[in-house]
Amino acid sequence: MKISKYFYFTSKSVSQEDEAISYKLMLRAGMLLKHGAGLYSYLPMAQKALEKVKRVIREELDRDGNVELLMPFVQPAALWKESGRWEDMGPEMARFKDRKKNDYALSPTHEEVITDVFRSQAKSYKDLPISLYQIATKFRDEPRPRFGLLRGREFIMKDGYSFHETQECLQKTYDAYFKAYCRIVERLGLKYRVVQADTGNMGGSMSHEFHVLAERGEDEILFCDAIGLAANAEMAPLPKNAHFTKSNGTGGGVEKVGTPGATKLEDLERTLKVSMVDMIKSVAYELVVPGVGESRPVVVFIRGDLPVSETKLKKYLDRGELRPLSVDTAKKFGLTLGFMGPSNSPKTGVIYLFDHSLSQPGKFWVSGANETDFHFKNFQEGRDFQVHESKDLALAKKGDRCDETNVYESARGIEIGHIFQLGKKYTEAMKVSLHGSDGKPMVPTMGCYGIGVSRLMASAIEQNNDERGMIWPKAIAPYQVHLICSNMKNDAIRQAAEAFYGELGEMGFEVLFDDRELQFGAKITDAELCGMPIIVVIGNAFASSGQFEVIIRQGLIKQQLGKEATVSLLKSTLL
RNA sequence: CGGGGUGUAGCGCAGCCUGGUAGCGCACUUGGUUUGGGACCAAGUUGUCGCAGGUUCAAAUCCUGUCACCCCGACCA
Repeated sequence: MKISKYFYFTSKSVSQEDEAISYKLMLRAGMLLKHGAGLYSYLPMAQKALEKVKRVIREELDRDGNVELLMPFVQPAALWKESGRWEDMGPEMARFKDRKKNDYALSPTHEEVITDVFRSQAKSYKDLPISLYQIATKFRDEPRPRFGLLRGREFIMKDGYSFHETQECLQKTYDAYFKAYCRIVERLGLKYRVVQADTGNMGGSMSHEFHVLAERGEDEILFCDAIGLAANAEMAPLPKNAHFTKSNGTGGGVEKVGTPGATKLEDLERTLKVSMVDMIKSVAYELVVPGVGESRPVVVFIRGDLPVSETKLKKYLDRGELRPLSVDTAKKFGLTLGFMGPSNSPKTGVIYLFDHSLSQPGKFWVSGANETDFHFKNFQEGRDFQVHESKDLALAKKGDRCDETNVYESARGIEIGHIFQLGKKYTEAMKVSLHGSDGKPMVPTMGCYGIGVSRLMASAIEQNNDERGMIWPKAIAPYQVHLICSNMKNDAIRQAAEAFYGELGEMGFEVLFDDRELQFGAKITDAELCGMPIIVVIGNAFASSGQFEVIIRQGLIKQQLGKEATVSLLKSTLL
């Protein structure tokens, strides 16, 4: 491609508002245009890279016998009502009515549609297993889109779905997908980690997330290589005794103390001279279940200094959304905000949960007395309150114990892939029924598998860049070679560059040829910004000694080579 | 959803406090000189100052409303 005929506009400066490196670089390199929050045009250079990402994905999936199809972006609400998710999905699913006042959604995901596709075609257990996938646009009305392509509202995703007769068969496909995702990320040359994950509102049991490691990634990953455990920080399991601490030893009987206005733990720390480690914190939420009128308070009791993982908490609650507890609801259920604590006479209708950290018989705590302006001292588990079935509810952090002898380490990542075993959530809800081998009806079990295509492209840049610009992995670089003619007005140089451009094309290389009448400085700056794996300059060195200047973008390693040597370097590096 | 901020040329911004006919840099067009790390000279082009209403002789500027976008938060009851 000759740049003089391309649609390619770089800029020196972009707004400093957004922080993601990948986003700024793509804007400067003229790859992306933002039209609104989380809505982008992929300009030609970005489109080339996207197509290459898709190609890698297709090759690895097709190899395993996964079959590609394409489903609609606009989906009838009827399907979502069948699965029950029309109510469950919340405002991130964009909904609208057509001219006949029927409800539709812009697809955030395709479980319902694929299930409809499957049940309309497959008739018998003999049609199993089958694994279908598509590469398509999704829309999720994120509460806060940011970081360019890393969290857009409209984005490109590869989503795959598989159907099976047995759990064993599902496991096989799941394992194959696991390996395929590893191959895909490895082909892109990216550093990554696979972690145990939450299934969220997708339903199902087993789930893994694939994270591309990046310093500014949105997700925190906790891992321990010694025991082979890695998890999203929200989910990272903590052993029961992870947060046990010695009692502060004051001892004695329970004592009720006046603590006027001390609704915050910091107040108590000051007035009672007690560490948060020795306090019981009550974190209160309101559980709102769609379709059910009244919400219920949820109260979590946990050691004072520990944060609650809402992700873990949600796992213990059937369904619904968590919100901060409103004053009105607290009053209605008789909860004394700011002075709550475990009690042997719980309020009716309130869901109480205890974190493992409180399951320490004998330890003396400071706790709310369930009476405004009063707390208990020397409050003892087993004597003054009972912990019924403590749960793992604390948000784990770096340095927390992950078993008896090891502790978690931490890394940051960008979630680019997620695989789930869904089970029969959708096939049952949507009444999928096949003829089984015994002649009776059978309901298949499902898996689902996603990779963010546009996010993966941005992640590659997020992980690979330097002060000069982006550095494309060769598997997805928009072009393999960036050829610069340093001076278009010098006939010898220009002719040599044009000839070499033609020859490289015939050899099958994808070449971006900078044939603009610009100064050398502008051209080399653009080339470094756009980050193709190899930059070839035909200029002064050619004029004086017939040599090409070859620059490996990774590390900016420069060397002067004759034409033959240049070609063989390109072949050995790129093919 | 709560708090904060910003909307002025294609891009980045100043002007607003203290109302008086719209400015800077980059980019772009034309001509000339340049040609190895974002050149220089000269002459140009580009705006319903987010939108609506109000105050005023007069509004980018003051007031009200509204929309869009951005940032922080939505674990410590």
